[in-house]
Amino acid sequence: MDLSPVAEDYLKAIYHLEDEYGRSVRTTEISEELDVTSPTVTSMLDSLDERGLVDYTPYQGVELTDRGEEIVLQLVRNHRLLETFLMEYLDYSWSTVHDEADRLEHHVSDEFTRRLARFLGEPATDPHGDPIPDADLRMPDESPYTPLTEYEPGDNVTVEQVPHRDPDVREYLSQHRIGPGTRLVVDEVSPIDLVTVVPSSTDTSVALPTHVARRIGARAVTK
Amino acid sequence: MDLSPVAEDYLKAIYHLEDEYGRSVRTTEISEELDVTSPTVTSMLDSLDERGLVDYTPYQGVELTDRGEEIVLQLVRNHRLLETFLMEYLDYSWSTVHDEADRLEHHVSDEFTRRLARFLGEPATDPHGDPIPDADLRMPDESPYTPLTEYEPGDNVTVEQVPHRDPDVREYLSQHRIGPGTRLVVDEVSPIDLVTVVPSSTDTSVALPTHVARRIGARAVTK
DNA sequence: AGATGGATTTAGACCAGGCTAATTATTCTC
DNA sequence: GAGAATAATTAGCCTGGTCTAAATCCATCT
Repeated sequence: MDLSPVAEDYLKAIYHLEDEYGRSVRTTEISEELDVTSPTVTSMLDSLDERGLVDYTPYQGVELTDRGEEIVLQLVRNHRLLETFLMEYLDYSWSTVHDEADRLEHHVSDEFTRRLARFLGEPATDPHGDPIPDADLRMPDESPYTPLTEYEPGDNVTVEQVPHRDPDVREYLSQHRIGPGTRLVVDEVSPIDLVTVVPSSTDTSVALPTHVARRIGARAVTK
Repeated sequence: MDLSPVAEDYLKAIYHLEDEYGRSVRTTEISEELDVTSPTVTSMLDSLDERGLVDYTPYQGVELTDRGEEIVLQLVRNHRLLETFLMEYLDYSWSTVHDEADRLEHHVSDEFTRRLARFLGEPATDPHGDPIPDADLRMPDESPYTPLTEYEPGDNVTVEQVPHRDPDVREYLSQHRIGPGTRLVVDEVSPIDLVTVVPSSTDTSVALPTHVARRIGARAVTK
């Protein structure tokens, strides 16, 4: 299967949207995710369906087939290993590493990834705390971290996993010094979709909407 | 300047052909180098000329402008640093490293290359013995190695630089165990465009056409 | 110097991936 | 259950990079 980077990006988008909403994905969602118009999406879905990479029912939605998911998992593996390399050896910061990996993931060979994984010591998670699929593209079990939304006010935790695909979220967290390794105290978990936390490095309260806090994985600090 | 990998490949081809023949480059030469038809080359030359990257005179030939050359030098820098990384850290062999680097060179950012160069210790040559342009894209001085064609029968030398862009040449040399670091004795330098050598590892005589031998750089072994 | 052959360009077509405008499905609301 | 609103698709066009077939340039050779 010889797939263009563009087609691969559509598969990735479908994968992430399926994951986010737990259901089949609609045309508009993809068009927003990739910043293209919906007719463009429709025609790409036709073509991906023909190639057996998605199941697409016009007007109803689209899902990845097993073959489509396999391609995405290889990309995820490429991406997370590249991020690990970029941060550990080239001193990229966690908030800048994504774009570089997002380009390169489409262009490295399987051979490269195999060798890079060995060089890095076959890591199971990347520096954002996200799991790395193994060479057979099996995704490791669910992450052992607890979402920030599950903690109580006063809890003292270490951030282990941060959402970083959305540039706005990434920028916000980075600006407020919240990243992998950050120690913080949960201040308030409000019913109006808000969590406030105090990073121990700054002592300034930071507000987080629930959809962000839910994706921040943390470990309780054992005093 | 936002250039497609395809356009970059045309610039590279022109660069290498100018270098090889020391004159402006003809359409057919490019079409053979890149394995596309000549009308395709003509239309790309029009487009590169419009963008100020080449000087193209229909029916006469084409040369790189300074801006075109700058782009190529950045690609050469990317390529040679990538090759260095792939061989030194990921254990690629000198004969397999080219293709991976040839794809990636188009997709790494300048930031990546800067950081990779630092990680590698700002090397001045790659593992094939080819010079790496510095951060300001200045190519280091001519290589200190002497072409195999300049030696006399009986001379004992170490190979330091091997041509590796042409897959057939690469395959031939690799098959006959001639690569960077190979010790060999020059057997015969024939006037009919042939040099024969005996690698010390095999004791079998290997014939090399002059156009290949001329591109193999070697250093005399001081006994 | 003119004819001929090889190199080159022009003409016209195709595909991938994008767009806008118009049409058609679906869903929501009363 | 019928219209209105929204979502999705179809129609038609564009650009970059490719092709084949046809026309044209140019160098050479008698």
